[in-house]
Amino acid sequence: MARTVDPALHARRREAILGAAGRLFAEQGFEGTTVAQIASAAGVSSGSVFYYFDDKPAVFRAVFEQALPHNEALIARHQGTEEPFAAILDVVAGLAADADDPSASGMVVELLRRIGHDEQLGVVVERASQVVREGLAGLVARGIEAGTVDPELDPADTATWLENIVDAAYLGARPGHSPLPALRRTVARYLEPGRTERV
Amino acid sequence: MARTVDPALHARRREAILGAAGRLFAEQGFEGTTVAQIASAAGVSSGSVFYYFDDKPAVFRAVFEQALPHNEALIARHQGTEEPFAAILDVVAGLAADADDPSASGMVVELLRRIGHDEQLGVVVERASQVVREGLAGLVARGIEAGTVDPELDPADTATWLENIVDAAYLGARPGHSPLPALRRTVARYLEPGRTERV
DNA sequence: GTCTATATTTAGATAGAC
DNA sequence: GTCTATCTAAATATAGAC
Repeated sequence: MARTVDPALHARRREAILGAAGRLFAEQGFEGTTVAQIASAAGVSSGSVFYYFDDKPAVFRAVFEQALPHNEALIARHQGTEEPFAAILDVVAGLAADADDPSASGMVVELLRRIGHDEQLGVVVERASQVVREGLAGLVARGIEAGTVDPELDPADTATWLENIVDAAYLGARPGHSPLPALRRTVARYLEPGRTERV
Repeated sequence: MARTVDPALHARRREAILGAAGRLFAEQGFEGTTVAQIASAAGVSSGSVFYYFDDKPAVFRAVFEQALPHNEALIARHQGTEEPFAAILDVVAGLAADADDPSASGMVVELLRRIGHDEQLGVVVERASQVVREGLAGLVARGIEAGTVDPELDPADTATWLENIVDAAYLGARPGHSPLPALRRTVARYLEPGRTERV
């Protein structure tokens, strides 16, 4: 059977390309980054990039496919929790973990923008986002049962809104100023029951 | 003295170009939009666009210079208010007014991304944003004095965070689902004094 | 002032040697 | 599998007619 001579080397090269691409895309944007730059930063030739990936958009998508396992782990960690309210805060903090890294901020913006332009990317991101959204929605529902989350909230809508708030934290990234405390306050107060306002 | 033959016509043409450009940039992004498309949509030739604007980035910047007066009016409206808390909610709602328009959402993302790439754009946006931020910070400070806003909040930081939350509302734009109620709840609860959590 | 036509540049993608 | 060299397409910006 035909097979790659050295799968490990193959994977290493592939990851070198993805690492370089991720950094460059975050700093310069998708269109602002050339395949030649990626190849150069990864220490391979321009032609090799097209051996590993079909085209430039495929490189961008692959960068985000790496995020999927991370998100799954984050949700799985809190599956059997007794404290859904605290679990939500922890998941949100995990999602926003590197929100104070300006390059992560650039990547998020670039991602949001390209979703509308690359249908296949939409599928990749939707898959990763769905894991988080369903996990959060489940935690919100359990928080409502436990009486620690406002029963007027719709779990699915709330999960989506929480994702948006996390994105906002990335947008507000400034060197030397972590948005995490404000994020935590925002989410905790949003969820709590027993306020006078109505949605 | 040399002067434009018909200033009114000149302005009309300029605005036709800006209108077309705004729509196309929002839908297709900056790089995804060609000057030829803008010209065609505005009913002029490609060459004419370069008569009205120095280059393509200048067209993009001009689209946002239009936002400055709108923001100023929004802040000015609440200058002498007796109810700073309500005023903040109103300003935020005004900023997010067209957050449920998907094309506005695309434009915000595109804007955030291009700020890092076009220094002059950064200046334009910073000017518009500063008006809002200072206005909001003033209202937060007055709310603290009035006892309706949590005194533990820093007015300047809070104003910045509120701007980020508004951006989140744009990101969450989905047809048939306005993010405004969630935004209102988020902001109101974030500001209120007398919770157990600490920032 | 506005057009048409085009020069210039650049980058994605491929062909074929090794 | 990886390289070098190159082809091709596209889009910005300009030159010059009207």
